[in-house]
Amino acid sequence: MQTGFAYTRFAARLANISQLSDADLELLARMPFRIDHFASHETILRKGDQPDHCCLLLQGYLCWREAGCEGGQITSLYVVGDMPDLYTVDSPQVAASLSTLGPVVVASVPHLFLRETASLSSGLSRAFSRLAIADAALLRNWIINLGSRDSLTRVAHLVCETAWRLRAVGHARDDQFPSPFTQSDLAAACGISAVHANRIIQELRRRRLLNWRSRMVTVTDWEGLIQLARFDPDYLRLPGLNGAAHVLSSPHATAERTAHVRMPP
Amino acid sequence: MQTGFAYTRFAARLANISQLSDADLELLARMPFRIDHFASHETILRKGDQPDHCCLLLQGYLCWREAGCEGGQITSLYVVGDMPDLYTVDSPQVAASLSTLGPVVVASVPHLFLRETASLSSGLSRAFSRLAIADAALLRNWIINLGSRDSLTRVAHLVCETAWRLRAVGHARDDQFPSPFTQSDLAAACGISAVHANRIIQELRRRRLLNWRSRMVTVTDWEGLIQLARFDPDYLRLPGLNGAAHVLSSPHATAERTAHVRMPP
DNA sequence: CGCACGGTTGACACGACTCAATTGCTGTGG
DNA sequence: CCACAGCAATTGAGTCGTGTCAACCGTGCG
Repeated sequence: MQTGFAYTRFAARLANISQLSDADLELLARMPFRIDHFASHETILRKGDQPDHCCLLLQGYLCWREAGCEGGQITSLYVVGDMPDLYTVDSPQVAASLSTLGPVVVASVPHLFLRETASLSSGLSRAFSRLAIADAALLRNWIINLGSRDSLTRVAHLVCETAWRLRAVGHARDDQFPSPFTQSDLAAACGISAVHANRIIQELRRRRLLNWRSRMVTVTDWEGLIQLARFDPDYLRLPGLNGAAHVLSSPHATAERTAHVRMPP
Repeated sequence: MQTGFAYTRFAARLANISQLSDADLELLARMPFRIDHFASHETILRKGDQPDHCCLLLQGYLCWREAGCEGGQITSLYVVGDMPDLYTVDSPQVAASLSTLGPVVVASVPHLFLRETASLSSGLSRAFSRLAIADAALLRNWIINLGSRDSLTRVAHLVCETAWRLRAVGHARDDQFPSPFTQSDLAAACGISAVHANRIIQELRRRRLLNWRSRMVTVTDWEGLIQLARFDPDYLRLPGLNGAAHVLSSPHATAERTAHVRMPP
């Protein structure tokens, strides 16, 4: 299972958003890759690079950020199973920095393999397209977050989104998960100052919505948080939207949540 | 030429970002379409729709915006030659509103045609992918705008981006072009209040950078505007980056501009 | 003619930024 | 085992950017 680990993660992510045939899975199982480790706040790709492989995230968090490091606006966040630079297959020129938030393990997959599988299987080709589309949906949501919410709701919304995505890949237990962000990173993600990010977190604590201690986020009041953020997981297009019940652990939480979260008519 | 108009626009946009063979152009020339007209501030697609065709923008401006209309955050802007809903070919479910800004003419192109041409020509398939990638690059830039610039620079940057994209399709003469936005729309695009948008425009006028009168923007000081916005057209991936000289009309402007705009080393 | 919409103005409140200093934590080497 | 370095988190005070409210103007269209 050790060698199949990368394949498993990727196949699971793809199956999340598109039907895969057995033949598709067999193709994916032959995926060649190399394992790489990175420390916290390292830069994997920089502006101008033209990589010939993609990064499949196996452990930790990655983000695209403007400029080199520290402080540059973060434009998107990736969790285990994601492939942040999938687009480089079709357009290798990189226009920002792909950086780690905390320690990270990635599988490097050659462009060649991805191009060939896409040309061999229309199912996989469509799955790749949908991965890109899902990515764009996240970007639009990030824009809405920055453009139309105050900082408290921005942070709350980001916490909700992260929790949902982690749960979808089975990486958030009960009501807690490892935070992708240091407070400065959170600030860079939400377009606020680091000092203000701190005060926002304190306010969330004060309202007894969550705890955020030493890189671990513990949500103590899901309904409150979701309501504050007006979080609607619809845009994530994750399986378990209709079956969202099994995503959240505590039954009473899910019952209350479906009551609060407005689904489109 | 009248019937070929839609085809021409689309082919030009695709050729902008990807090499097209003669066979590809012939395929595109057979593109079936229907012409539709819309008034200002109409909604073409709403959340939940599942269209079976795409909109090729022939005249005017379109945008994706959260919520129904008026006031909802604008997440992206489209100019002549763009196809804002190309992604619905692979994932028909729509998650926001596609709205007009001012009067609009679109050509509706069936998904079926786009799917078939993509499967027949790998060149066109790649061109479509790159269109999506270019779109994502715009979204990331929009995020940077909202997250890391103050409102004055936000507006300035948006004006620069719009002007560049219009020039790339030959729709901005000299130093003026029709504004996509009413002041309220500008506010919705930049994540500020309508009142503040007004004051920002006045400030840009006061600094003698541009005029913004009755839906027409006239830039009076390109260098100043570009410098204020720290605008770097790199991310647009438009032809005429290296050959940017012929994009701007007045020679002295281009000379100064290349001196001010920092190109990556 | 009058309504409606887009643009304009002023006063005021508040959210968020900055600067600067302090505390707490974690890991490393003496 | 302790001392220290370095980074992350925290705090307070003062400033400034933006939002809100409410009213007013101008113009195009029915």
